[in-house]
Amino acid sequence: MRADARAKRAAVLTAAVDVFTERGVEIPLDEVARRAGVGIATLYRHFPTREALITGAYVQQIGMLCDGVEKLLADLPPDEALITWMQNFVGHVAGRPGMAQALKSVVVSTDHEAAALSHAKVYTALEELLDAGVDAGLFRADVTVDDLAGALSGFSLSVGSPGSQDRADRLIRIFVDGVKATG
Amino acid sequence: MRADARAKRAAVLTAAVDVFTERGVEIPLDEVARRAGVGIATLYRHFPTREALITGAYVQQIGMLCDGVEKLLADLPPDEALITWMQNFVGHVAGRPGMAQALKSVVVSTDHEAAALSHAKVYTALEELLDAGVDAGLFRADVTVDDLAGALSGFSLSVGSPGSQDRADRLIRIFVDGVKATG
DNA sequence: CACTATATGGAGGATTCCTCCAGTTAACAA
DNA sequence: TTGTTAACTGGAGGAATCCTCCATATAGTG
Repeated sequence: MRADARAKRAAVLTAAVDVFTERGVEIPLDEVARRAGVGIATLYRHFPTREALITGAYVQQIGMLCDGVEKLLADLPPDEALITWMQNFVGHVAGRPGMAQALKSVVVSTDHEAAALSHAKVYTALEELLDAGVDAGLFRADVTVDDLAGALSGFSLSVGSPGSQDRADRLIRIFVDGVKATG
Repeated sequence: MRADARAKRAAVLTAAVDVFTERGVEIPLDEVARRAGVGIATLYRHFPTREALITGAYVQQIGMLCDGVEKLLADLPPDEALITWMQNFVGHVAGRPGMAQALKSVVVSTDHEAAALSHAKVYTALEELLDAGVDAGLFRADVTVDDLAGALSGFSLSVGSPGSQDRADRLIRIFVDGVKATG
């Protein structure tokens, strides 16, 4: 990709995050293009659909949330680390319209490069957390990374109304209790 | 409401379910109106927004899924009844575009009459299941109906891709194990 | 510097949304 | 049955949004 194209692409993503945060993901895409100082055609070339733009906008943030797993595992026992990490993740999703949707599409598909990269990051993070728990004998051995990813995605999708943040935190705790149950 | 209005309303809902099932919830609403044999204005009068229509379309099905809890509880121990009921629910949501979204809006709000009714049905069903488990000493006592509703909503929202049905079934089983854990 | 593949912007046709209002009809009383 | 009225209906059409096309501009290369 040409350097100018890369810059415009980044500008579009930045603008998209801002606009989505302020006014939701249903906003006309012209607004995003204007905010990015870019023609509407440029936006559509980089992101053919609204969904592609939403996914693109949050891929970076999802990646950042995946860092720091090592630190958590160093400071906390595996079960608490998993709980804390998932709660932190869901906390970041709440109030960011579209981010849960982006997470879901990243979890279920590896269609394009960016999605595949994020998918790998999320799965790697969850795998570290899961392995730590299994190695410590805290988690049952039949739980898969897919299970954790599905739970994370589901809980993220269900936040978005007042009070649902607390509820999501509770759900995560109950779920991880299930992961621990000697079943 | 006048009798003719009630009939048209029902026709719109039937058409909406059909069209949503065939072609997703993003379909132009003109299509729904045409299929229902109704003017577009009539559709908009009964359902001012697309979301209202989606919710309305699935309220009935959600209600039906809530029946039969008694029978489950008669045939199965409370934990298996809860698992079976939730799995059955999520199974019905899969492949019905928009139904998960309808469930979520019904769970989080009681804005209008239809939503309030469905909300009550879902909560009543879950309450029976929860109480049965708590009474039997199988479930921890600090789990709330809200928790179960949130989990059901979250798991429903995360289905919708091949293989996610099985995963949802697994998630429900793990979650209910968490509900049982003696915390 | 010249050349070319690549990227750009915005006009505008196509689609979809959603409101308005003139005409129709169900419900009810006499 | 008939008259009255409040409620309901359909669809035209203005407004908003989508998304493609293509003439122009520019980065990258030798």
